[in-house]
Amino acid sequence: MKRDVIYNDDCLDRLQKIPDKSVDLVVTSPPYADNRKGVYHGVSISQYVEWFLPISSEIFRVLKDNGSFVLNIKERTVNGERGTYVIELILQMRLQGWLWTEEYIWHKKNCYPGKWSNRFRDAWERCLHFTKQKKFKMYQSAVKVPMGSWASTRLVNLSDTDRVRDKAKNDSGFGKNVSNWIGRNTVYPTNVLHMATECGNVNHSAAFPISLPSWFIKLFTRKGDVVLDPFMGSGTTAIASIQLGRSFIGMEVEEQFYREALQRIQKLGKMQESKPNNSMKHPLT
Amino acid sequence: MKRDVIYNDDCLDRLQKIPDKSVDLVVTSPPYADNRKGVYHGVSISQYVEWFLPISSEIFRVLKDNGSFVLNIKERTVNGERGTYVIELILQMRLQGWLWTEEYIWHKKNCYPGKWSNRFRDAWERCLHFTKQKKFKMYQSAVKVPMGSWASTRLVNLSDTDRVRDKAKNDSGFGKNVSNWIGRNTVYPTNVLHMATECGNVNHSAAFPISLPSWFIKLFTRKGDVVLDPFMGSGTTAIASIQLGRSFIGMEVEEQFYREALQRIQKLGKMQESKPNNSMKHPLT
DNA sequence: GTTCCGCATGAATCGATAG
DNA sequence: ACTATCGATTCATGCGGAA
Repeated sequence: MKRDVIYNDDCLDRLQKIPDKSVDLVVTSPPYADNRKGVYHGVSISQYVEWFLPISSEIFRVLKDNGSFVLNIKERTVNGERGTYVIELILQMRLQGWLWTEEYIWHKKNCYPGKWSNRFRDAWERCLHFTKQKKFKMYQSAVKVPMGSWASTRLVNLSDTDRVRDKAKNDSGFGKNVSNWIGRNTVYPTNVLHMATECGNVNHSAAFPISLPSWFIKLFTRKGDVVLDPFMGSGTTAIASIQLGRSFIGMEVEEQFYREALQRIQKLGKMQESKPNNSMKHPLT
Repeated sequence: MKRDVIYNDDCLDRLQKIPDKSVDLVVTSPPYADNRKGVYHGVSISQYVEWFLPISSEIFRVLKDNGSFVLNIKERTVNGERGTYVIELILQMRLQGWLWTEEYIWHKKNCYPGKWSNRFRDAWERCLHFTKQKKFKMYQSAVKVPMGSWASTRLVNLSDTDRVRDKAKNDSGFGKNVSNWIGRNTVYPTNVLHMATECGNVNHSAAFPISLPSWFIKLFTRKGDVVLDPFMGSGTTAIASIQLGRSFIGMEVEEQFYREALQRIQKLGKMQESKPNNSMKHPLT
C-alpha cells in the first residue's frame, strides 16, 4: 500500500527509526557547507565530512541491498580554491562500505549569473551515485531519450533533442509532447544531464529542479517503491515521488521548510483527487 | 622571440632541464591509467598517483607564479565503480602546494557508445585547473561566446557553443564565420565546455579535440607566452599553441607519436609560411 | 556549389572464457 | 581466487562520394 510520510525532524534522529533495508532509493541535496547561512542550519566546511558520515551510515543501513543513493552536491570555493570536502567525503563513504558507482553531471543550463576575475559561472553540480552492491536495480528504458535520423538534417536533429529535454522542465516525464516521439527511435542518455534550474520559487534555498529527482526516481525505482529524502527542504523530491506513484519518506528539520513541503504535497493531493482517474490519497502524519 | 621546441623524451627527465618559473601554462592530457596497452606505456591504476606526483612537482617548479596548469583526465571504472585515484591525486597535489582552483567539465557530445546494465555512456571528463596562487593570469574576454538575439530560450547558450565548436575546428579563433558574429552580443562562457571528440580523422588518433587546448590557451595566456605539454602525444596542444602565436614546449616519450607531432607541426609551419600575412617560422630542435 | 546519405571510428565497460 | 584477453553492445561525428 502506498504511503507518504514527512517528518519535521533532524534526519539523523529520524533515520534511526527507519527499519533496515526498507528503502529503494535515497535522493537528496543536503545543505551545502556554510552556505545559505541564516536560511538553513549552516554546517561549517571543516566539519562537513564528519557531520555527514553518521548520516550516510544510517542511509546505508536503511537502503535495500539493490537500492541506490544519489547525492546532489557541489563543493563551494574556499579561499579562492575548490573545497576538498566532497572528494574527501567520497573516500570516507567508501570506507563505510559504499560503492562510488558513478558520478553524473548535472549541467545547469541557466546557471546563476555573475562575473569574477578568476573563474566563470559555475554551471554544473555532481550527482554522486552510491550503491551497496555492484548489482542494483536500474530501469534504463524509463529515461530513454528520443533521438535518431528521422529529422532532415543533423542540426535539426540536435535541436530536436534539446527541445525534448527542455519539455521535461516541470514534470515527471519527458513532457506532454512525449507522445509525439513514441514509436520513433530512442536512445539511452549519458551521464550528463541537461536541466535548467528553476527560477520560480523564491522561497527555496536550493534551486533543485523537479526534473532532477524525477529522472533518478524513474531510473532507479518502479511504482510503489520507497523513496527517501533526508534533507527534504520544501519537498521537491516528495512531489516528484508522489507524481510518479512512489512512496515517499521525507525529513526536514526546519519548520518553515517542512510546512512549505506539507502545503505543496497537500495541494498536489487535492489536484490528484480531483482527477477522475486518480482517487489515490496521500495520508501524511 | 617566439620559439617552439619538442623533445622525444620522458617528461620527468626533460622537465628537470627546464628553468624555474619559465612557463605560463601547462595543458596536458596524460595517459590514462591502464589504458592503450601496447600502444602507450601503461600506468597501472594502483600506481597512478605515485607515478604522477613527481611530474606535477616538476610542473609546479617550472610554472610561473601567475601561471596555470590544466589537467584533462577521467578516472576509469575499477571493479564496477569509479576509480578514486584522480580525486586522491587532487588531494596529494594540494600537499605539493597546488591550489585546486577550478574544475571545468568537458562535455563530450559524441562519447563512446555502448550499453551496460549498471551505467550509461560516459560523456564527460575533468579539466582540473590548478594554480600556484589565488591571483593568476586569466583573459576571460578571449573566450567570450557570441550570443545571438535570434533565439528565445536558454537553449541558446548551449547550441551557440556547439555552433562555435563546429566552426572552431581547424583554427585559432572562432572560425571563418566569425564575421557573422560581429556586432552581436557576446557573453562569458561557463565552466562547462561542449566539445565533440575528433573522430574519423584518419591521420592522427587524437581524442583530444584541438578546440579544448585552444580554449585554455586563449583563456590563460597571451601571444608570446610559453605553453608546455609534457604528454604531447601527436601534438594537438602544439598545433593549438602555434596557431595562436604562443611558444610551445612539448615532450613525448613514444617515438611514433613524437614523429607524428613533428610532421603535423612542420606541415602547419609550411601552411603558415605560404600565407602572405604570416612570415613567422617555427624552428624545431 | 550545395545537400544528402553511407560508413568507419572512437581515452568504454561488462561478462564470459581461458590460463 | 585472481588476472588477461575477447566479443558484444552502441551512437554522434567527420569524411567522402553521390545526387
